Amino acid sequence: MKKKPVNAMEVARVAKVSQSTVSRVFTPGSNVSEKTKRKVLEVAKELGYRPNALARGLIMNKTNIVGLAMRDMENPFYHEVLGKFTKGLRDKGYHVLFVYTENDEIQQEEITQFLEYSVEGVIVTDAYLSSKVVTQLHENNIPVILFNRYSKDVPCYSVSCDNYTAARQIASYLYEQGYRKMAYITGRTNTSTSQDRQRGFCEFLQEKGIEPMMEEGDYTYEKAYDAAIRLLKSSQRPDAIFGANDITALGALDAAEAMGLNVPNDIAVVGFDNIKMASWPSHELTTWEQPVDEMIELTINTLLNEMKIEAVEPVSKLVSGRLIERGTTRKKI
Amino acid sequence: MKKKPVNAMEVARVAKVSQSTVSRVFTPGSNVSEKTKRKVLEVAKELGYRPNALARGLIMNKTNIVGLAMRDMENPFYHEVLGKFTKGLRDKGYHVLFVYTENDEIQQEEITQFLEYSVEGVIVTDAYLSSKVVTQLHENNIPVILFNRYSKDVPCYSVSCDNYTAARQIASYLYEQGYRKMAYITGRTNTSTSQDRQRGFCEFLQEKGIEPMMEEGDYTYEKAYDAAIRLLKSSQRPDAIFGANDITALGALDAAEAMGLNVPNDIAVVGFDNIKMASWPSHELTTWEQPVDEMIELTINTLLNEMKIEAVEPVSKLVSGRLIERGTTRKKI
DNA sequence: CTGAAAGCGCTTACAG
DNA sequence: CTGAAAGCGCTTACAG
Repeated sequence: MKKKPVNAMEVARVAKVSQSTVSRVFTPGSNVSEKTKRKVLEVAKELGYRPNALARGLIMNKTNIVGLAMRDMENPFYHEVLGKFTKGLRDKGYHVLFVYTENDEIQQEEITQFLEYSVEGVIVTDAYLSSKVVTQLHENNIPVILFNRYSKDVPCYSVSCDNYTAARQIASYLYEQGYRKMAYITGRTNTSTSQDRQRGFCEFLQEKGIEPMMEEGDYTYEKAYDAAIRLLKSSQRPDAIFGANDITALGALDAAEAMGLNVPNDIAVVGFDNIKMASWPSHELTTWEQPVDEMIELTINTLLNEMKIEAVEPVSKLVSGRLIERGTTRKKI
Repeated sequence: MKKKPVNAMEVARVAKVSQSTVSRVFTPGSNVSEKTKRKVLEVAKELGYRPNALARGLIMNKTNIVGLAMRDMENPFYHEVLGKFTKGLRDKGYHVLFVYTENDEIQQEEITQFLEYSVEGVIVTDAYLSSKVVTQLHENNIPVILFNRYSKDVPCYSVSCDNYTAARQIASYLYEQGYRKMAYITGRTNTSTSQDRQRGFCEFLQEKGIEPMMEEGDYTYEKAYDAAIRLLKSSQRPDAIFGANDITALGALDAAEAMGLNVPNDIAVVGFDNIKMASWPSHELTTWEQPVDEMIELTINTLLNEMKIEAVEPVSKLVSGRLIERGTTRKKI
């Protein structure tokens, strides 16, 4: 036998006012006399009344729920991201309906869930949306934003690091330090993030007449470790490895050590993200810092803005970040 | 101008049936003829109709939402936990309203949020609840369960590892390997988790006539690193360190290395959790594996069971886990 | 400033 | 098997 929570009607009865008045007391900006308000609040507190957000959402057509879909993540970067999204959204009065997806592309099922619960917006992190799903969301007038991904085929807002430029700068930095035989270990190759980092890195080097080596990874430590072993065993061993993210770089770092190489003397390693672990004394990983706070804020603001205004041509927004120089790189003499 | 989603009424009009019938089509187990059902589903699909979960929740007094509160986490263990909870709950038809808390104790505000959205149950991870909040939830007949914590003062279901026994076994293992000067680096000392691990560890050793050393940590790498440095610089340097979790142990590991000590020859290190990083070649950390899947499943099942039945005396459920022996410990000759 | 009434989108006895 | 009607807990014109 579930005890039912008290509703506005009961409060009204006890406080000897109408239910409308009770509602007004809990609606900021409504016209209620101080006296009535006090009385109602007192009764409400006594009875343990709390407005039902679902009923309110239903009538106001405003649920204050945002759907957050995140890909299966072993990358600590995204944990940080999740935390900051949750906090940032709460500060704006929104709640988070959370979904964890196992595929590169958000599935219909997950979006259906969001739709049924009338989320006001959707944030997708570290994953893609099919154009079908995006269309469906647009038809329902639900704004979507991609975090750390973008897609040329699917018109959709997005916020990410300027990976192309950042990777160019990393290449440039390594070049200036005197490294000449560079390699890139990719992330999942179907992600714009890894593609852009690859493109920026390679283009810069090619302009300098260097043909970078390449091995495929998938953002995980294990794959990166194996990829690095392959690179380091090859006849033309690279003198610098750029990993698609910090986890990748850490895999490469350990592979180098396992092969008895000295970092940074025999080989330099650079990552991307600047997760906390990168600064641990045992790693001291040179990496690119993504300005997470800025990215989160931009994402939330863009989404909230979309929620208010008419559909505008979606834009991809980019932020910069900066190189963090640590012990896995150094000037070659 | 927000386009409103189509509702059951519209579908009914187009399909030339009553709105009740449309509702029945979308209510499993309702009596509808095959023919009507087909027609309605067809129209629904055409119009892009999807039942409104909020309205349904309101009338049925069943929202299918579970509130999940998690403490600010830099521990990858909890990311894994979050993912598995989300998936596990989805498999049972529940959705996750996610809240991130920054305090050791879940705040009133977060619970209010859950209450307003009529969650059917609350899972609290890596944090506590005040007895006031628990009472409030009980009054509203919302079951709560603590994951990886328990509290003697506040009557509340909980699921955690049998930390006491596990820590005893770790102590016993180290003892058998020949270590004699052991130290424990704590987690946040107000957590039952750290307390139990400490108690189990110390009690076993004291029975063997060994007085363990102790330094305070807070589950973070940085604090553990500093704590380990203090231990290793002390006149009676320990020959084995047990860290309250893997991150703590990794901090100790790096501290030992920074001091030029050899692991495991000069000093052994043991962690707790068996996070993925523990198995990385650069760490090879001996640790205790928590049976995460089992814990998650038990938590979800216990919660769902609570949701159905009358209030029973809350119980603390414990699971075991096992020691994973790796390179940071070895038999002393 | 306040109340009576309509309505948000649904489910579910009730009657046929 | 199906429809008309009541009701979940709220907000908000409308009238006073």
